[in-house]
Amino acid sequence: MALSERTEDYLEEIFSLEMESQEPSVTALAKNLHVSKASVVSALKKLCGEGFLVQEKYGTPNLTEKGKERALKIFRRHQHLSYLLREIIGIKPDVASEIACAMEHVLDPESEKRLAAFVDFYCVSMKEERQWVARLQSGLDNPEDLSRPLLMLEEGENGRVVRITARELLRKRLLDSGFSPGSHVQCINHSCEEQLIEVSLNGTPAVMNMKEALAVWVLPEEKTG
Amino acid sequence: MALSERTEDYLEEIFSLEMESQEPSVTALAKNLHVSKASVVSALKKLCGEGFLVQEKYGTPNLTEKGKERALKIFRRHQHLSYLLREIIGIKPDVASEIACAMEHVLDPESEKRLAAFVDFYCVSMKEERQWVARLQSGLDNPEDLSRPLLMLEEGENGRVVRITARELLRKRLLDSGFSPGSHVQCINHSCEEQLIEVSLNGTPAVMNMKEALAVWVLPEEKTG
DNA sequence: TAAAATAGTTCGAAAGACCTAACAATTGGA
DNA sequence: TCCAATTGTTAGGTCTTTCGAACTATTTTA
Repeated sequence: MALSERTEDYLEEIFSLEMESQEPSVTALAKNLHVSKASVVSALKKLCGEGFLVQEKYGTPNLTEKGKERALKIFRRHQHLSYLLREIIGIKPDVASEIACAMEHVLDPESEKRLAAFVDFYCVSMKEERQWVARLQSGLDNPEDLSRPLLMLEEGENGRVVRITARELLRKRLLDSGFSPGSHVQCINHSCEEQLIEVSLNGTPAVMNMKEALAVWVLPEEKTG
Repeated sequence: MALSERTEDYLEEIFSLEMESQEPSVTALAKNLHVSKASVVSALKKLCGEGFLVQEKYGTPNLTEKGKERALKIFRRHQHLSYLLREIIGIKPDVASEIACAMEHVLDPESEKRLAAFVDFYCVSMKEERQWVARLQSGLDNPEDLSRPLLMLEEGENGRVVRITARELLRKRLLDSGFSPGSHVQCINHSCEEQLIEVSLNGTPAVMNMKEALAVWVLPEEKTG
């Protein structure tokens, strides 16, 4: 259970690589986290020992269910923080990500909900900030926020769009295509090869790339049939 | 020069205590930072070794000029981050402070300027957020931000109010009293005993408590006479 | 003013994260 | 198929931060 902040970073990076359909190899992790391969190996050992990961000697690490769950939590916090710093405050992307990395480990669930609510309502309209306080408040009355990027839906999973964590052109494009809060989406197929995702948007087929699928946040619904 | 993040925390806490006219004793530091006294002593040794602090055996630690300068930078970042999280996003004060603590060490000067600009213009008016982007931009054209809380002015120092990092009642009270951006203030006298500060506001005498003096940020001007 | 309480210090030792260097396994050409 | 390059592992060591416990100095108070 107890995982040091640094070890959480390794877990998150493995998750990120998996999401991008890349192998979380020792070499890749060492490169992305700016540490030696030896350090990666020892972190991997710890993660295995705690049951977040399974790995055979010389084999590719694989997240367990427990590992995925934990990684998703960290990832979600990172995305929200990073978005806030980058797109709202205007901090440079790489710095924003670094700061988010430092913050994400101390963000408790309630604060994270507030942050998500802030991002939500900021995204909904930049013209209605006056109502922030009230809206933030109502945002917190929602049940637990289990949303995640569309990219993260399993094949067959479906849900409702809750927020778009993009701005300007990408944001406009997504909204124009019908990916607005409330829309119903279902993940049909992940094409790792071509880095594309087939979805159903309000019943109509559509195809998105990874970047788009990462900016559309979905609250999954129970599968029906 | 190179100071670990954790050691910066000790430095910041010493500075904070001094600002509140409290002795930065080993015991107080240990309590506030949730570490043993032994840890405090070794951190103090490091700070002395690096020239941020002077201290005789069994004597009270005293920040050097170098120490004060460095501590102010950290303190400033902490205040801005903490304000953003607490007052704009609505995160609980203690959590906000903790998160700010984790962030402050990775916030580079340019990002910090953006953050200060964001806080500035957010504070100026909650009704004009539509113009944020442009205003943030122009905010960055300003020369280096050297502002600090009024509380931190030396006796005799003077400058212009640049921002109020308070909201609601306290904010209204300060603005109503004339502490608005552009006003001229001078620090007349620090009364540590009564925790009050005498100032001159646009030439008129006024008295403020610590909390108020911490929320009024001033850009110091050259002393004239 | 002497004893008791408080404050500050020193001394190992442990935990964590990191590194380099040497070594082992695997993979991909030629 | 075998050699070379790549990839993963291990061993041994450093550095930093922390702690508990024993100790010393200072301050309070009875």
